[in-house]
Amino acid sequence: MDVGLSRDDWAQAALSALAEEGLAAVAIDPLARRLGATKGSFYWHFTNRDDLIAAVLELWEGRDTTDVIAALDALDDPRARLTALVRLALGPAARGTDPHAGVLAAASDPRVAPVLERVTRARLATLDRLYSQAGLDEADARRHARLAYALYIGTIDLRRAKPGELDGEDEIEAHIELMANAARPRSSGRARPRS
Amino acid sequence: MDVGLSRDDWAQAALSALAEEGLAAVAIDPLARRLGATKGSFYWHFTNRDDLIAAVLELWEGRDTTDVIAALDALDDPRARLTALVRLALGPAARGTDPHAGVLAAASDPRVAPVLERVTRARLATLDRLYSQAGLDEADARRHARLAYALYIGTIDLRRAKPGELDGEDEIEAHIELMANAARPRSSGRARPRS
DNA sequence: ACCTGAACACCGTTCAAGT
DNA sequence: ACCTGAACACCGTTCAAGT
Repeated sequence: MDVGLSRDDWAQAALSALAEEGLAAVAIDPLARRLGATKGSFYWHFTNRDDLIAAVLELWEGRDTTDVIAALDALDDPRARLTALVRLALGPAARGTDPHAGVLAAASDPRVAPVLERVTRARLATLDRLYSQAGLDEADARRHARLAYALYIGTIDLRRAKPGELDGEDEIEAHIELMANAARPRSSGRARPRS
Repeated sequence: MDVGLSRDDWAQAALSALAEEGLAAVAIDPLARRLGATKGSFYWHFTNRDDLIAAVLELWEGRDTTDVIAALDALDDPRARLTALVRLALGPAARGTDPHAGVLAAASDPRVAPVLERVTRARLATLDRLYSQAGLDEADARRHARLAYALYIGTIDLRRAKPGELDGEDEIEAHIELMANAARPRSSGRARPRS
């Protein structure tokens, strides 16, 4: 029956392209061929390429948020949530099936930057909350959240920069351990009972 | 006198473009306009755009290596070298004047990947050495080098993802402190005197 | 309402022709 | 040896015309 394409069909195809080959692959002509339509058809559903890119990022933002929240709600203990989060993050994200690498790759793109900033803000807020629930005061929670997030992003990037480098369970465990161990207050002026 | 352009003139201009606007800006037509030449002239010095990209990356690789080695040679104490390295890394690198962000942004590009891998390998080897000199055994040095490097890359990326997030001295100090503190063996089966 | 097909601008690439 | 200028392919965008 060959029903016409919807706006969402284009956006979904573009999300795949983004995950597989980056922002540059979110291109009208190749997508049109892939979907068996003409470029003119595209311009019925979208104003221009920027419009498509915005739709793709919106799709990613929503899905990313949903997935993370779902994964976290499955666990009670805040320490367990932290390690679960790291495991989730260091899993398929580096494998090219997740659009995150593609989004990060285009971080400096003015169309991407605000979305990435929102997502980053939301993730940092989640980490703030987790570290607070693990018993850190606000300032410590903030510091550790940012450390943990930088480590998370850096691990993904290090893998991309040098594939095979961090595939050993041992090294990933060291990262997870650090983030879990970080869920203790750092030494400061305040007196504190020793274990 | 208007002497003709050299291959290196093109490569230098391309490196600026890479630092300012990413790999996509390493484009023949815009560079030709910027240099006041025709595209045909470009093709006398280079086989094609890939050839230019290779030249740019070679330039970056050499300069990056040189700079880091120079910065390290200025210091004796391994612990001091580590913190100096972090300070160097968290300085101008995130400011758009350094091509590193542009290179990382194109990490998945097949022309970029091998160069980035070589640079990453060299940097990791340097960190391995520094942590070894700071007293860690080989396995611990490897683990900490990778942790530190992931944290370094992630910090750059976090800043790009959310500008202004890590500009507080306090938070940067926390990162540096972690990497310096990491220069102690992690707890393991071995017995160890307590402080 | 939804799509086609032709047209044009932009940039990568080639090449014959100039100095 | 080094460069120009015209030509062509590719992709983003527009638009008149079709159903």
